[in-house]
Amino acid sequence: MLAYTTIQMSPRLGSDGIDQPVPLPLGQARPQQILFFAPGSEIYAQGQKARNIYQVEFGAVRVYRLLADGRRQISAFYLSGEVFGFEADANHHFFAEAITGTSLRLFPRSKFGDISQELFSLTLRCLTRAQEHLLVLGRQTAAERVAAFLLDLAERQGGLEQVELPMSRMDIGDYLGLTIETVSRVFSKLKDKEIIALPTLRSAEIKKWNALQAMSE
Amino acid sequence: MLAYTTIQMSPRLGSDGIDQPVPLPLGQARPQQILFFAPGSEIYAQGQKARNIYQVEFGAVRVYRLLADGRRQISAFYLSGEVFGFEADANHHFFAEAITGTSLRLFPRSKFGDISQELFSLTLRCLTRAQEHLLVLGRQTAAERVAAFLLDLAERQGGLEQVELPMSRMDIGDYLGLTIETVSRVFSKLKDKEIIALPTLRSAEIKKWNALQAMSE
DNA sequence: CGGTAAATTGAATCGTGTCAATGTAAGTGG
DNA sequence: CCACTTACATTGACACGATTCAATTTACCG
Repeated sequence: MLAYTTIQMSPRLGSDGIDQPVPLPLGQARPQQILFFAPGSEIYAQGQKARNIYQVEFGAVRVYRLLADGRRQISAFYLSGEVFGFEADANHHFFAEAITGTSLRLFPRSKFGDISQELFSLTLRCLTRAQEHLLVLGRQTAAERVAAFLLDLAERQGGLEQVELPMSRMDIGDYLGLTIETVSRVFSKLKDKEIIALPTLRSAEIKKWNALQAMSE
Repeated sequence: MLAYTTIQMSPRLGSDGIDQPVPLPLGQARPQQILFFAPGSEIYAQGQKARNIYQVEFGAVRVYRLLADGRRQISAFYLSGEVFGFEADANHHFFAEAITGTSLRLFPRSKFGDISQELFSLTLRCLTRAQEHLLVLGRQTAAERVAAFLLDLAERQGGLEQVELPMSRMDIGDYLGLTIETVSRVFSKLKDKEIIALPTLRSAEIKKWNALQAMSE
């Protein structure tokens, strides 16, 4: 986990699963406001003016694009502490929605006079993540994708056995380029092999880390 | 196409297909050196120290990752004028190779004291491209992927009918998450429908733009 | 030209998608 | 507190698109 002196991307979950206060990113920049978004509500839409960078205080966010016929690709999920909303020009190229009830810190783009090293670093990290995800979508099987997804989520939640899944099976499918049925089948197979347990629909327990890691590539 | 006062990403091909001089990016930064790479030669490897940002003077570059069993995902191709080599930390996370004989301008990272607006802008554009490609890999069919690929290449080469394909079918497959056979079959089908012509293995002519555009989504 | 690597084409297989039915958890009102 | 509703997830049977494996064919270069 990162030290306090650098940028905090990982969510900070207490042992009871309740979010801990999240450090501010972006140097001395102060958020203009904190906003709450109800489950399923829109944070921004494709084509809208991109006014802010966002940091998740608690909750979870999906960022996605749509094809004309309704096919959806989720490009990333964002959890507590993580930052999103970078855009190459004045407008958003994606949609962003709250998955669960979500509180966001807004950092107005207009306040970024000089690009800080921290903002740049966050952008590069976002780029690296997107490029890594290309490998998953382009070259991995359904089982490998799900395994990689669970390990990624686990790591971002502090490496605990218990992994929260704020998103639906449909969201997971649209992130991994799979249908809900395939996601569900892989989950069931992992459960049968006792690699994971599924205590509720929205959580998973990783029982055999090395088996998952071996699967994920 | 972009004005001269802003960053030049598009290749500048003359009507004879010969590269024109490419403007310098990155503000007043001057390249330390210009290097030539033979076809197939390595520009950098995963894990290596990331010392430079690169601009293609002429030629073409593939940037990719490998899975343990040899599966490869090309995350992007770079053509004349385009800039690559951004990394989130001190090391490269990908491999880069010259496809054809390629000349590169090297901009040492050590010389970037403050992050320039232009460097940031290039990074954001790279991010947006990666995110767009996620949609292709996650949610499009083989025919849609190839159509989108041809249109993208055509646009980056100035929107001419004649499109150069510096990369092999294998490269195209590894970029689109397909096998060479599938790529080849789609090419043949497009040729049969007279949507494209294939005068040589390494070039394509787009005959029916709207048909391709309709296919690509 | 002839040799070689790359690309194309064909046939069979496999993985994931599609469609349909069933199961399950959470929420509502009686 | 329980029936009822509704949305979501799981499971099964089948279809289809892409891969695999194999056989040609084509383009390129000495």
